[in-house]
Amino acid sequence: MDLVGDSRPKGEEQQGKPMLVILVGPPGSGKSTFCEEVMRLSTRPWVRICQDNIANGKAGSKAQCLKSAATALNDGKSVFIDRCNMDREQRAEFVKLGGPKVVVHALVLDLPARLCISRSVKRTGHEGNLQGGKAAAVVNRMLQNKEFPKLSEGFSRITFCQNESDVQGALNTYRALGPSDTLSEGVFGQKNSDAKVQLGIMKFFKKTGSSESDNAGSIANNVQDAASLKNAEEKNSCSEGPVSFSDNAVTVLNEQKDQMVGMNSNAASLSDAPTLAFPSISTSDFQFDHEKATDIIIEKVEEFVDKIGNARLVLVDLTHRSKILSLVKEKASKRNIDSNKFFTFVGDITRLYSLGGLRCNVIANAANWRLKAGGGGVNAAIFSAAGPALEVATKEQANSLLPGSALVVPLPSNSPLFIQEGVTHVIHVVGPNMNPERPNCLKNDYLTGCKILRDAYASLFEGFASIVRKLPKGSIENLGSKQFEIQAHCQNAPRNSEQKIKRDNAHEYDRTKKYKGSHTETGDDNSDAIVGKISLGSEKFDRSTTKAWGSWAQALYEIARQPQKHKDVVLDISDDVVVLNDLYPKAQKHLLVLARYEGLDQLADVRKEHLQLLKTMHAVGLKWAETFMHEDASLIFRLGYHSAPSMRQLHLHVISQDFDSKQLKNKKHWNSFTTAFFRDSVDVMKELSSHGKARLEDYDKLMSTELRCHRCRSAHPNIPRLKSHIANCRAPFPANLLQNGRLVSSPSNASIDA
DNA sequence: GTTCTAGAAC
DNA sequence: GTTCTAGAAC
Repeated sequence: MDLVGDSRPKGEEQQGKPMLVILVGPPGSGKSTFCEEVMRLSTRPWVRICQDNIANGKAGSKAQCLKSAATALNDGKSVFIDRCNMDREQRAEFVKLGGPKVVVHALVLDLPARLCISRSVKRTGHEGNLQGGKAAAVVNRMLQNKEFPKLSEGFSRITFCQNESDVQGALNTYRALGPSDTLSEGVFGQKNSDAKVQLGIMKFFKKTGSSESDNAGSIANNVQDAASLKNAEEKNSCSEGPVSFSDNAVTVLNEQKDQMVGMNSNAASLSDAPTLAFPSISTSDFQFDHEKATDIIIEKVEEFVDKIGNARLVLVDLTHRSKILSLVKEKASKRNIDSNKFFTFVGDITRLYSLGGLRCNVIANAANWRLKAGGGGVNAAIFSAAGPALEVATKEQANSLLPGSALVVPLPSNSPLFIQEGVTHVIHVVGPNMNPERPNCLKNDYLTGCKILRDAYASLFEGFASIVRKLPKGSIENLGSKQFEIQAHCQNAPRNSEQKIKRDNAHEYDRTKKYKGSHTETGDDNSDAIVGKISLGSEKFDRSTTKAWGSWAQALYEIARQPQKHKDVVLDISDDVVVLNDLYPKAQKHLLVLARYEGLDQLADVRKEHLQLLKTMHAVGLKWAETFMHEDASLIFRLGYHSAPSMRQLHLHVISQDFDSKQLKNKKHWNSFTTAFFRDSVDVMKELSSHGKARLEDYDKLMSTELRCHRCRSAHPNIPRLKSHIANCRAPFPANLLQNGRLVSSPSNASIDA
């Protein structure tokens, strides 16, 4: 870029005007340094306004910045606005300070994220107090939402700096300005760099010993992710978009009853994306309040729409007079939900393709708890359209389903629904019942009802997501494939508000860890029999350690699948692992090295063939520990796995042994890192090569053990007392930890066994 | 995994 | 009265 050539002072007419320079850049991009460097040598009167120190040296408000800026400009001074100003909205009020007497510039410090992060991580005593690992998260989050300034916002000059030499150029330009010099107008230095998503696509579905083509599927999904992101962005600036897809459908149906002929071209290009068509659950026969139900639909759609790649969710109802559809449409547009990924559609859910032209590979059925055909509404229609094949396939999996849960059933290829409509899976969902004439009525208990309905949609969408994840490249065309894993949901919900019903089955599974997915036979009309029991998918798909993971336990799994979507916590991504800061660190330094292998949920799943992966994880963890020890030689690390983790997806903890963290709050936290429950990585690897699997320690026993100092082994009555003890205990570590490299410390650290 | 909070422990 | 834990809910 050629800053110098474009930046000669010019034009008498503008002379003497104060200049307002709005800096744009994340923490660590060098905004403050830039201002200081300019001011150090400039003959122009500059004022730097920094939100981090505007309130007597402390962080202040945007309003304070605006006020100070206005005052300084009035005094004839030029002003730097030294805050991140990453989006148009943030900048707008500052731009308004410009006018006939003030020129407004933007200076964009668009430096590599890595550089900004490493600077902000390293800095100490920064005014904004953004230090350590949190800085990385903040920088990443900001970069994801960055919005470059445009002249149309009201800037007369915008300078982009994308590397150090650009910055130097801009520095020279601004530094050279005398009190009455001006700069030429326009945009300088912008390169093609609006990309927010790096297309370095990582493999996730790397099943060892499997020949499935999941790799390709994963890549395809990711590429389309980026494409649909682009679509979504374009949509914002033009009134025509896939929103009109559903509107089209409505309009056409208005005129032609049941026939839909017109298709929006935007929609057509997306029509190969995996699509789930679902009816509104519980709002018809089960008489659930429509307002509440539509709020829940929107809530759950919002939650899942980002998790399913380019896949689409379509709420279907038979008539354009549907109150549910109009409520949902209204709420979806208010919430700005991507209409490429979620829209409403009027039509018969069993004939969406043949009559509506909408390709849906998966449809949801508002099932009854017995999973039986008949009744009425959607359930009757789907069972009837799918033929006996669906009944058989359903029965193979379960005889009943609890309210709030879903059951994925692959549709046999002889089903008419498969042949004519291209539907490969039906997901049965049972919602809460508010109709006193139907079994298990909640008698207007909407507290319970809403929870069950939320669970129902979450289970439905998670079931769909599990299908999407298994799709080979080309999605719908290849859906005949029988390679799917059945995902079943184990929520159990109170059937009746009067009955006190145990809801702790999931916890029991947590503890046993080795639940085999055999479903429960109920098969009779005694509805009590179903309560508290589990309907799980077909046994043949279950691994030996299948465990019911709650929705809150999926976070790491999602990060492993799509680390690029979690830049706020992720530090490093490779083919095999993702490194991230623990969201709730239990020590000064606490990282997770996450395995990127589908199916490796926890240590119990690890076998000999994963040894190389574990070695990689260990090496990566060690490297980060060493990096931290280089900064602070007093840090001592331990690398290991929890015998029974709470979060799904195998992860190695890299944790410093100070345990100096506000997030360490309870016995479980302490005991999970300081008892035998914590399996040192070095031991795990050894056991793996000698015995083919790692020893796992008992959760209940170890979590209830007394609180003991990890160094001197003294016992303490409660967490606060323990914490004040460990803050000062410098006893040598127990002998066993000093062996075999279980503890990792800097060579210059003598305190480890002193 | 966390958050919230009732009630136990002090 | 305050601190702390532990269980439920998410």
